[in-house]
Amino acid sequence: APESPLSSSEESIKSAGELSGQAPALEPSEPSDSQPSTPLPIPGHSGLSIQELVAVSPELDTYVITKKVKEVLTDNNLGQRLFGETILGLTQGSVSDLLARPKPWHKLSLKGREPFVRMQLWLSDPRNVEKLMDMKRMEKKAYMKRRHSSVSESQSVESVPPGVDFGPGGSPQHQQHQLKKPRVVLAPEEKEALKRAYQQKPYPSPKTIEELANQLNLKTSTVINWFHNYRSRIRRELFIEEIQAGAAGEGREDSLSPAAQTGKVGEGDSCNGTEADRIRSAGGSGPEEGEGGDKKELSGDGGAGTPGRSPAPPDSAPTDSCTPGTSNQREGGVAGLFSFPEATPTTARNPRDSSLRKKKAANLNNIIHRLEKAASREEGAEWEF
DNA sequence: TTGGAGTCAATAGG
DNA sequence: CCTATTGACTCCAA
Repeated sequence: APESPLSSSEESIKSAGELSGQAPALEPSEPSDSQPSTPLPIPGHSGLSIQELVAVSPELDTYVITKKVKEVLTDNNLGQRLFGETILGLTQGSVSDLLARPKPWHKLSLKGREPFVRMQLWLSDPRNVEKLMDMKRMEKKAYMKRRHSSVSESQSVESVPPGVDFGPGGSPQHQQHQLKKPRVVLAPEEKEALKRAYQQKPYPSPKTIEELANQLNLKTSTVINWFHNYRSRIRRELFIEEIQAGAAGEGREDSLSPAAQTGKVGEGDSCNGTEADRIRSAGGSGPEEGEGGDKKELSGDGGAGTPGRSPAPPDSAPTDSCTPGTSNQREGGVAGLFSFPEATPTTARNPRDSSLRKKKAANLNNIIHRLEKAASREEGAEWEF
C-alpha cells in the first residue's frame, strides 16, 4: 500500500550560488497538466507532444528530479529497467547513468532534456507509481508462467556462447561468423596508459592515436573511442561537481548523506596517485598542431603497472613533483596545459575542490585546444585577447 | 572529418 | 534479480 508523496511541483529551494545572474526564474508552474488524458503515452512514440513539452518546459532542476525519482523507485522496489523501458524509453544502463549524474538543465540539448521532462511528468502524478507496480506484478506473473510451462521448449537461442555449435535445431540465421564482437575490455594498465596520454594531450592527433594503438596493441578505433568517451565523461564529472559546489551549503533537507558517493574520477588528490588519475598535466608537449609532426614517446610499459618508469620522457619533473607550478613550456607559447597551482588555501579545504580544479584544468585545456585549432585555421588574423 | 551528446548493450558486482 | 561501468554506435553540427 504505497502512499503517494510529492506534490506536482515544489523544489524551489536551491542555492545555485554563482556569479552569473541567472535568476532562479520560476518553474513551479507545470505546464498545466490535466492529468489523465496523456499520462505517459508509453515511451515508444507518443502521439505528439513530449518534444513540444520539452520545448516549452520551464527549466527543471535535474538534480532534484533524479533525486526524487531514485527515492520513489527504491521506496517502491521498482527497478531502473522497468522504469526506463516503460517510462523513459531508455535501457537500464542509461537510466542508471542519468540518475547518478544528471547534467544541469542548461547544459542539456533538447533531446537530453526529454528524459527529465518525462520524469517530472511521471512524478507529478502519484498514480503513475501504482501503474508501474502493476506492470511489475504482471511481468513477474508472466515470467513465472513461462518458466513453468516451457520446460520442454528448447533453450531460446540468445547469446550463443562463443565457439559452440549446436547440432540439432540448427541455429536460424547462421551468424556463425561469431559476429558478436566480444566487447573489448581494457586492462587496468591500458587504461592507465591512456589516461596518461590524455593528460599529455586530451586531443591527440591521428598520428598519436595510431602510435598509442600500436603501443597498447589496440585497434585505433578503440583508442579513438576511448578518448571520446573519456573526454565526455570528464566533462560530465565537471558538471556534477559544479552543481554540488553550488548547492554546497546546508539547505538540503536530507542533504549530504548519499552525496558522498560520486567520488570516482579524480580523487588522486595531490601527489601519490597510486592508481588515481591525476588530471594534473605534466610538461606540455609543444603545440604540434596540424602536420607539425610530433614525437612524444610515451612510455608504454605494457606490463608492470607500477608507476615509476625510468627513462622519463623529456620533461616530466623529477620525482614527479606535485607542484605543477611554472610549467616549463617551451617556445610554442600557449600550449601549456593548465594545471592550477595549489590555489588559495581557502579553496583547498575540501578534497573535492582539488579534483574539481583538476577537472577544470582539463576543461581549459580543451578550450585551448579549440582556440589553437581555430587559430591555425584562420591563419592568425584577428585573435587578440 | 572531427568532436560532442545520447544511448545501447555487454558485463562486472551485489 | 538489480545497479554501475564503459567500449561502441548513431546523429548532428561545425
